[in-house]
Amino acid sequence: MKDQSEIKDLTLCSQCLFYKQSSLFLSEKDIHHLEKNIYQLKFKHGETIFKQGDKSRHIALLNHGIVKFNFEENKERNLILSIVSAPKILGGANMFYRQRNLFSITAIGDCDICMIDMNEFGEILKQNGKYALMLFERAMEMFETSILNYISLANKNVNGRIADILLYLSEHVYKNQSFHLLLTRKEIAEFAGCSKENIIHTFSHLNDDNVIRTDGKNLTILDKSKLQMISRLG
Amino acid sequence: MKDQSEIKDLTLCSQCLFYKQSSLFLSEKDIHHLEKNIYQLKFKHGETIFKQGDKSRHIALLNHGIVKFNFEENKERNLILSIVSAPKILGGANMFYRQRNLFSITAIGDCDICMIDMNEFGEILKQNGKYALMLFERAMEMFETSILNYISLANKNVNGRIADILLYLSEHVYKNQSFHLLLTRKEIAEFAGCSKENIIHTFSHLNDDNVIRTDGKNLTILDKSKLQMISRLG
DNA sequence: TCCCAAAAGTGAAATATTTCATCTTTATAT
DNA sequence: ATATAAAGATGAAATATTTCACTTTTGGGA
Repeated sequence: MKDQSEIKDLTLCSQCLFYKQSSLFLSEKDIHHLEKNIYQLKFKHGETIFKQGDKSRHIALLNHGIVKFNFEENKERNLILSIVSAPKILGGANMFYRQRNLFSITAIGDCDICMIDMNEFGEILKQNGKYALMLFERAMEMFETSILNYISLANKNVNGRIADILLYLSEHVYKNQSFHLLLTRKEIAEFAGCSKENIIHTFSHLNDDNVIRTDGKNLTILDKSKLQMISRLG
Repeated sequence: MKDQSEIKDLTLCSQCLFYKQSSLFLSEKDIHHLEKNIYQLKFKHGETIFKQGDKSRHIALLNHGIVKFNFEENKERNLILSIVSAPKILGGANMFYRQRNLFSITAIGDCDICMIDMNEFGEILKQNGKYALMLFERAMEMFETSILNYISLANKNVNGRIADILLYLSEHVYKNQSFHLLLTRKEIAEFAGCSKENIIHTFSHLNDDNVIRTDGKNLTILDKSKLQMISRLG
């Protein structure tokens, strides 16, 4: 049964982190210009925010919620490149190349997102190199995450990779030892680069060894240091 | 015995691709400023251009040669993130984050490189958003390569990955069906994310099946379409 | 509420990959 | 030229991972 939560007023621009940071760099005129080209949207679990292959005309600001970056190779083969939580800048640097989305971005649970028209935004960037560099650095953080992700994938065995993912989700996405994981086992497998049975088996063993406790979609890390050891050995 | 090749005059700035593109965006004064802060270097096979963990003060322009991006996890575990050929912008966007090199960049064969002082360069970028965006897009190309690389690694078996690497080297690095591969089998394994024996076995089989022909470090792709099929099936 | 489909879970067989032992070839230094 | 170490090569055993067949649980819609 779906929780019929009331639709609250969307966040005001003046309370938005992105807006606050932007106002440090931009003139009042530019800020005003930006405001006129922003609109707010809500996405539900599983809804596509950006679609792989589409021509992207917007940059999205993830104000609240969690999203996955997923690459659809074909109907059978899917792949999760990254999972990130608000606040983040989506689209733009970390996503498109020549205006074609390299991958999709999909909501995991409810998401509040502000959309900015790229053409307008691009003009502002061209006029303001310092501001562009700040955003650039933000995009690079995402790049670093990808590289570390890649490294985990490239030279660890499945146990090590699963440990890495659990630590990553706990520390960087849910920011809690205990979290309600809306991803299916299949999706976790698409993130870890292994079969879904492998995720299930590994979760079982970690449960038996009291390293984690799973209860349906709820997951609690009981022994973080043991998980870190598995990551190192993997 | 090492070939004692004579040191030729380094390329003039006015003939450099980067310089030509830059001059489309920058004022004469900025170009002049840039020129004063550039110096040219030559690297030999195996020499480190940027060292992982170092504080980077320069952006490097790879004018001639091939380099690898390598991540050193520990003495035993190394990993090649990417291999690229000139002309490319190294350092900066695709490499550092908060001035710390995320990975090393090492010469594969002889390389000609121009170094630009970052502090001076950063000032120019801040003054010129349009120029910054152009470089930004260039960096994103590198990002796309990483993602495609990641996808290959994440959901293909070793045969498919090795096929991908051979196609990539042929099409994007050496730009030839036949090339003299200075990488050891161990290094290819570090790029493919598998054991060196696996590379050797797979090369043997591909040789037997007349898909490639290896002769020491020389490698020729005999049947590109078969290699593409292996990539798809992998 | 019940029904159905999707997801979760389990264990065994099949397959892929790594590790190991050993040998040959190649490159480098003396 | 010779010695030595590093790289390349090979096949078999050990290990990791996937696939498969099947059962149980969960969640949403009629």
